[in-house]
Amino acid sequence: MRGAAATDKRIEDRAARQARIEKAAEQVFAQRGVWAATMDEIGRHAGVSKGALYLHFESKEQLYLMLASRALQELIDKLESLPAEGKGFKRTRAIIETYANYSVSDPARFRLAGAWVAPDWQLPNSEALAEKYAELVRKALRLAVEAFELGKRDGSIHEHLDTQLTILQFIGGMHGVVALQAKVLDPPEQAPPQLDPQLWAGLVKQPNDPAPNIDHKSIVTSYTELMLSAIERH
Amino acid sequence: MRGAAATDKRIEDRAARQARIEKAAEQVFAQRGVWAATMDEIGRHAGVSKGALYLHFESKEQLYLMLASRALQELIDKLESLPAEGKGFKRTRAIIETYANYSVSDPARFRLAGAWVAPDWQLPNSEALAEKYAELVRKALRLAVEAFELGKRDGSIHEHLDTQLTILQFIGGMHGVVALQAKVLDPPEQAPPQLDPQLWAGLVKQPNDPAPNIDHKSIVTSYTELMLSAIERH
Amino acid sequence: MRGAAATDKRIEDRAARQARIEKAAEQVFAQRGVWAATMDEIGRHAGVSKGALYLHFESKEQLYLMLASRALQELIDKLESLPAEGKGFKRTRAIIETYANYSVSDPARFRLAGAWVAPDWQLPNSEALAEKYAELVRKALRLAVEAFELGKRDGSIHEHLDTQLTILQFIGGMHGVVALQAKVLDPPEQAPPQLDPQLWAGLVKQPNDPAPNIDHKSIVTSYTELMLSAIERH
Amino acid sequence: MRGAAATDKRIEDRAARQARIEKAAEQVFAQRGVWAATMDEIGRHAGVSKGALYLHFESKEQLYLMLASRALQELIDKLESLPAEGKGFKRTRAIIETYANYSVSDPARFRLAGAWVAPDWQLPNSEALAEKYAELVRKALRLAVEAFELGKRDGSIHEHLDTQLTILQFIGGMHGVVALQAKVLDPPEQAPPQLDPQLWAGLVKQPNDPAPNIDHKSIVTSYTELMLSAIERH
DNA sequence: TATGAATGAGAGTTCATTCAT
DNA sequence: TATGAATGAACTCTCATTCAT
Repeated sequence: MRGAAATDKRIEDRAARQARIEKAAEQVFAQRGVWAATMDEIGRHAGVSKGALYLHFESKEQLYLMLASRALQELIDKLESLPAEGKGFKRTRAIIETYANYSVSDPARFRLAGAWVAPDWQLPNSEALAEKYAELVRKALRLAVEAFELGKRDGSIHEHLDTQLTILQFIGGMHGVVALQAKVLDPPEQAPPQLDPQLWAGLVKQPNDPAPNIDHKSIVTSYTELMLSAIERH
Repeated sequence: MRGAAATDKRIEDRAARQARIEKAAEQVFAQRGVWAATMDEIGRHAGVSKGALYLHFESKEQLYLMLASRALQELIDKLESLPAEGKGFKRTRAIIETYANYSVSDPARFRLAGAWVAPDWQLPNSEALAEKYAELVRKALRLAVEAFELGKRDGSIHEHLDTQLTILQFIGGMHGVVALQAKVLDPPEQAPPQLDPQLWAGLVKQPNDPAPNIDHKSIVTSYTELMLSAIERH
Repeated sequence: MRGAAATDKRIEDRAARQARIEKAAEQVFAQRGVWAATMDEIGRHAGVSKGALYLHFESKEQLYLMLASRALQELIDKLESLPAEGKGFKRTRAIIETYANYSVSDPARFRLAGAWVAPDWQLPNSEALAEKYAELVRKALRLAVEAFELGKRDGSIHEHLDTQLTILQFIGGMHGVVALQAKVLDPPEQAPPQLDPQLWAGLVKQPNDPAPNIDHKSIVTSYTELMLSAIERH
Repeated sequence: MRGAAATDKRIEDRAARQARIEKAAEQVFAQRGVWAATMDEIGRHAGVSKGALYLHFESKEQLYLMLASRALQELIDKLESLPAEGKGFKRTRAIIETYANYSVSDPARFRLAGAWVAPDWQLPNSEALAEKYAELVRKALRLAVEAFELGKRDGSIHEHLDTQLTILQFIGGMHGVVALQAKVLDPPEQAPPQLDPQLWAGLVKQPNDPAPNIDHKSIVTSYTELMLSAIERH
């Protein structure tokens, strides 16, 4: 049984190493963006050699796609574990809040999950992984669509709203908000603070104003409230 | 007068060619993003050689910044020509609709105007043009902030909304919507239609459904309505 | 005769323009070096368009070669107008001093005349002009050789000195001195003063030392004296 | 210990390859000059790809500067190992001969060491390596200055000679001689022999003359003698 | 003839990917 | 299996030369 144990050990090592790479890649992709991220930097963050990356992933694109798929799968898992009860609006609210919580608790993965929305990247042709990722996108959309449609049927959501339109708006909007928030609230350290919170705050600062109340959580949750208040039918 | 005429002619040519380059660059930047766009491709789209680009612009970055500044200036011009009358909500609505109309009538320029929101790009240090662009950003924000604050004071906008937060949400959200819309409705020709409208529509298609009602204008204007309905105080 | 007059006029214009270009090119070549000099800058200095340069010279290389030839011809003219009298040493001295005076009164042309010595440039293949220039080089050398050989024969120059060797040394040495002097005494304005006269002077500065006594003329003439004192036979 | 051995081995490989690149670069820089030398050609000479050069050096400029510094340091090491004894003239002679020997035994490095004299190159701003190189230049000059000044004080060198002037002359002159010698005696293989020894010899060839006696060593050492004989005070 | 915009080859540099060890 | 040096294609930018006007 030594052989098997050794194999297990090796497999575990391999899995652990792959996990380390993935974690490092998530951080680097989130910090620098897909284009500016280099395999070198990912390897350095993961504490492995550049070459080792290719023992786990075929290419930079595949690595990105795998992370995107994993993140989206994680989100879908959360969505699928929601209780299938209550009216459509309540379910929609649960979905949207899950979405929002994910963007708050792990912005890097949230952005990866939405790789298909990213304006600076396109799904590559003819890749099995790309097709798998696309399927996940459809799955996530389907869940939202179903809850929304239910809401329209059971009267908890305004009937006149177009399902596709509204979901598209919500997803695009949420990603836009998260992206902008990342730029304004967490500028990379190298960046000059030309548009930093101080400047921005200066525009609206009133005497006696409390400190600005913007953080990751508040911007996302209040955006969620804004959207939800607009679709709910009383 | 031949000299003057010839000069005029040449200037006109130069301006025309520069316009052609700018138009091509707008398209390429919008379609591929700043990173993936190459000077070669911009030149090819404009029908000029790569070298010719450098007769009009100092660098790729400067070209991008110039287009961004011009687009944002264009938007600001529209905003400044709005009548300074009515309550805060009305003014805010006018601003948001102007924003939305711009994103519909010229999505490429709209995305350029929001270069500072783009996740894959940062304002360069110590460039006169960058500072000019940053100033335009602040100007655009200031206009929105003033109308919004007025609305909170005159009772036409919910007092409890945070000005900074809401504007940030609106801008980020709008850019996210436009970006997603560009991917779903106008995929670049080379891309496979893995997430195209057909697929998407398939997800929600009900028997007897009318044709899907999604186009540039409807997605943006209905998003605007959603946002506006959420901030208005009756 | 109007045709002829007009032609004359035009020829004169052409000659004047060519002279202006040559003068500008001399300055630019001297200031920037052959490699860093651009046709654009030469044109700008001459007040003509870049294209006009090609109406007078086939190429940058040809322009350079023509200036080199002209400068060397000018030097040869001076050498040939020296009185053919006196002993070999006296004639050699006259030649060397002519050389030295030229390097002082017109360093730019002096350096051009010695294009064949320049370490960063090579005579091009198969060009009529290159052959003409090479012929001038030989002519200039021949004049020096003849005087030197005469000196050895008439006892005014040390017999044991090798003619070729010594002349080569003198020419190379003089160009080296002029080049270094140009760097240390006349650094281009953009250059940082890392090795400027102050620093250099600091190395040897004694209290009460008079101001450093280095200028174009003194460095060259004293170098000449050094060389001459070494070859003269008393 | 295999790890250590492997590391040692790899380090040795790296060092060996870097040495090969440096050697190739020295030759290419010496033969073509800084400007005409291309990274491509350096790579080709070293038998490595262009990209590999950047694994060892940050840029072309840094490579040049590093070679220059190394060469100058090598020369300084030789100068500093000279015995600090005897009169000023003797010490000056030792220094000058060391200088001369270096130029004979390794002309390429000698020219690199004198990068600051090269007419087609300037020390870059704000580079640590540039400052280090500048410091080496000052150090080398200081050694010469001290010996020369000592000679003037102890009566072994003509008092009336200006220290700065004479050293400048010697250094510039030596570089000029070496440069010219490289062109006349070692023309690059591609160059046509328009000014080769045969032609040159033809100019002074007398019947019964022995074969011309010009080689690297003789031209440099006899130049040294010339200079030394001019400064010595009996 | 003069212009200067346009060209395009080629420079330095970067980085995803490969491969000898 | 892991390394990291090596590769080479691709990028941005420059500039000698050409050519329509």
